[in-house]
Amino acid sequence: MYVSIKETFPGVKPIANKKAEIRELHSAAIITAAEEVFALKGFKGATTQEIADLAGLPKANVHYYFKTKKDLYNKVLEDVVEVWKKDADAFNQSDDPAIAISNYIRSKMDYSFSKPFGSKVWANEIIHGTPVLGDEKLARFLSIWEKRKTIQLSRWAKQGKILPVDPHYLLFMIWATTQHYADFEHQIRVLNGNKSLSKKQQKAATNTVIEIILRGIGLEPGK
Amino acid sequence: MYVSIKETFPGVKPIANKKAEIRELHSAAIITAAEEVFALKGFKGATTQEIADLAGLPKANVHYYFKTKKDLYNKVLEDVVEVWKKDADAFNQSDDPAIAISNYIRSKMDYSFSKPFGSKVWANEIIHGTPVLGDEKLARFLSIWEKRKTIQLSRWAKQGKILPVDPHYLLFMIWATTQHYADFEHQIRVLNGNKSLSKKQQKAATNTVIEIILRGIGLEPGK
DNA sequence: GCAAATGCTGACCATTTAGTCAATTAATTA
DNA sequence: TAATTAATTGACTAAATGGTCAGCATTTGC
Repeated sequence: MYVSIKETFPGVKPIANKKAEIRELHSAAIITAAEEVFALKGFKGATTQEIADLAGLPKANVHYYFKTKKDLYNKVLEDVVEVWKKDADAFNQSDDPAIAISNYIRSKMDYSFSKPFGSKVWANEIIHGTPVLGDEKLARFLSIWEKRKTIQLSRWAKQGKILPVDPHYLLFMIWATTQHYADFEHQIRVLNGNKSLSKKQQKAATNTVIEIILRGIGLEPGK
Repeated sequence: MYVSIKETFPGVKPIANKKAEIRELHSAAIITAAEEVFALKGFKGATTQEIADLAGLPKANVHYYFKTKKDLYNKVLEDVVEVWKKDADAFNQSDDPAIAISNYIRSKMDYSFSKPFGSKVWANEIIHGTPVLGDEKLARFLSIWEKRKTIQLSRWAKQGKILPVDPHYLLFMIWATTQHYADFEHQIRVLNGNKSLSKKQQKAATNTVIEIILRGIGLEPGK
């Protein structure tokens, strides 16, 4: 028996009708499955059949919602970018560099630990030279994303709030390190005796990253 | 007209005979081509045809030297690992942490800038959960590689030569940051106005990484 | 209720591609 | 030089897989 979302969560995000609801549900299931399969297999290595299986739908249904594999892949990439745009805001939330940078690192680390798939899909796409996303889209997204942060870092440097390091290379360092915990999850797990990092270890890793970065640019990491 | 290596470089690495020489030459060409194609397309996305074309040989010849695509891929991975083992030595060359760590970072950065393909193949393999390399090989390689460094870092920490940071997370940070310049080359290029980092920029990036890391663990980076 | 619209799906097809192989050429050795 | 061994390669095959489609099922609007 099918139970409507409207019934289950009355008043919460009411959806017009059953068809729209199913559409929402199934396309979301496909996207979620696709994110995982693309992350683990890459674009070429992923099969629509495997995505369909993981989503619990027949393959033809995947093609009903997304004309081509490429369309689906693009949708997954767009969603990843969307999340990262929000992270970026965290950076400009405080005028105290120690607080802003700590928060940014923490939020990126949390995301790497809890949802590593998106980062993996992104890494794949970049390593291969953005064959699907394309350079224009990449440039458009990255420049906005980066500019605000580098400007802020430059300002802090000019004000003497942080040491005068080149903001680009500092940013790369933060991105690289935080996303490493998502992209290289497997390597880290193997090095950790085939066990995923515990909550405690995740906290320790996050704090270590924050400490080294802050100290590295002349800030005293708060205990 | 075929010119023997013996003729071209008399006395340099003399090879027994023409057949052995050709074997050396062609299999090297295939491996070099494969490294590039696997880096840019991933295992599944790479075709033996493309590798053959890049190596300037017919496809059937590739299969003559390497039975399967997987064999070839494994060979490429082994070569990457071999190079990294040498890097690891640089780390244990000095007892002064500032020197050892600087040298290690510098050597990894140089490698990322000059030969990014190997790192990309490795990143791909790890992101996908080492489907080809396998967990046992990965564990065997990584544990040796890591243990020596973490032991050294722990010793320095105990001796008060560096601040007491967890050596694992410090190492991850160094790996992540240095390899980022290889793996995310494309992203960096796009952010740099579609131009690869100049020698000057490469130097600046390397120095920034060294400065932040050293300062981050309580060392004064030498100017 | 009933026609239209939307969603669903098994069966199918065209393409791509790893790997094979038999025939050919070139180098080596005795 | 003749026999042996190694290298080469065009043509082929089998399997995998993205995408199609016709027919069926369900929901919706009137």
